Amino acid sequence: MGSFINRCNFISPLSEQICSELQFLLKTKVIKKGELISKQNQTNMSLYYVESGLVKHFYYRNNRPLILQFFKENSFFLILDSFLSNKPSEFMTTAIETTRVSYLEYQNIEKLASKYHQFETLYRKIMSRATLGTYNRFKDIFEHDATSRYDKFLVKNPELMQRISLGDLAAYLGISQVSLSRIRAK
Amino acid sequence: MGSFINRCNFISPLSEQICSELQFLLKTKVIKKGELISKQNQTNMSLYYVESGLVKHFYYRNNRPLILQFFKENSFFLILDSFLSNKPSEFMTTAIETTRVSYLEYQNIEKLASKYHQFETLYRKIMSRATLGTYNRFKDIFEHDATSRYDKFLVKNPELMQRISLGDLAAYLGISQVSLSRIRAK
DNA sequence: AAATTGTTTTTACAAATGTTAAAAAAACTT
DNA sequence: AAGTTTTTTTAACATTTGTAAAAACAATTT
Repeated sequence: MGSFINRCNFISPLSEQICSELQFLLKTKVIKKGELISKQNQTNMSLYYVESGLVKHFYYRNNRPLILQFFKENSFFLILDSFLSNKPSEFMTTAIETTRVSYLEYQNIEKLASKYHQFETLYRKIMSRATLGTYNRFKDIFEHDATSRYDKFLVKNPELMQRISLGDLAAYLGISQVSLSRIRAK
Repeated sequence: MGSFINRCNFISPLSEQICSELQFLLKTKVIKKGELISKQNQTNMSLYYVESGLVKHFYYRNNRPLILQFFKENSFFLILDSFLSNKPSEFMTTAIETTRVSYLEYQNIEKLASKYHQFETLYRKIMSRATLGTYNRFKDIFEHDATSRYDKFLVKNPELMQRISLGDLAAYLGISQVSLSRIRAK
């Protein structure tokens, strides 16, 4: 069984029946390094799971890139603004490394959720996690200065440090690359 | 019929049957200016509606108050971190003005949601709105400097300017009160 | 190896924000 | 009204972050 389904089961148990139906509805896609998974102004309501690789969810503001979130292997992600409002997204998602994703399209999420109570519970939990993720991201930016944001990132994601460029890390921390370089110099 | 229910109907239509059952389950509370609606470390899973008044949702970090959000009359709010994780909240909620709230306790939300599909839809929409609110709050902090955050607040919430102290506004914008005073001086 | 391109660091200066303390203004109490 | 308390502004200085340009370093191509 694929790790999308394993991960689902870990979050909230699903019957054999649901698993096999889910397996049938899941699609897979490989995105080469540098290519887009989801474009700006695209209405994207799929639930993605990173089987392998690394993606960034980002946009531009005043010609500077700002990264909302990184998603590495074994993570769910979705284009939250589009998903919740059923509108085109302001953001884009691109592969930092060549990435394999499994994904479930919205109509199939709805289908499974209305058919199976267990799936609806899973769905709700995944949405809660996404919301709490946004909440934590907000708090991090709101209450800490750049230096402590950097220090925290280092402790929490040591393995990502080898996989992310400093430019991307600066765009995630919300500071200029020069400023990040200065912080590191200490 | 109370404005809690009117507001629900505006967001997503409810049958007469649901409305009267909801009416029956709703509770009301008056919180005097300065008093707490929800304490830190309290597990609070009610859905609140501000009938009249104004509240702030906030916490302290390094002895400085930080305000996550204001909620004025005709707004839903919930203690999102507690609600989604079923754990004690890091935050507290207090009345800036004497406030009347209607609220629906979690077990009753669940009850209505599992009994009525229309209510489940409403519930989902309210949660989506809360999540999008957090998203917008994050973006505001992430991409704009303090001056433009202040300018935007002014345009978007002119009537609140008369009701909120500068200290509270600074705590909302994430800057010191001195810094806010400087911004205003321009 | 040399040339090219991309990434990271350094330098120098400007702008924004924090901190502390004091002054001024406004709101509240007696 | 006078006194008291709270809120807001101002001043002076320190720290953080931004910007632009150059230098150093690393990776890639020819």
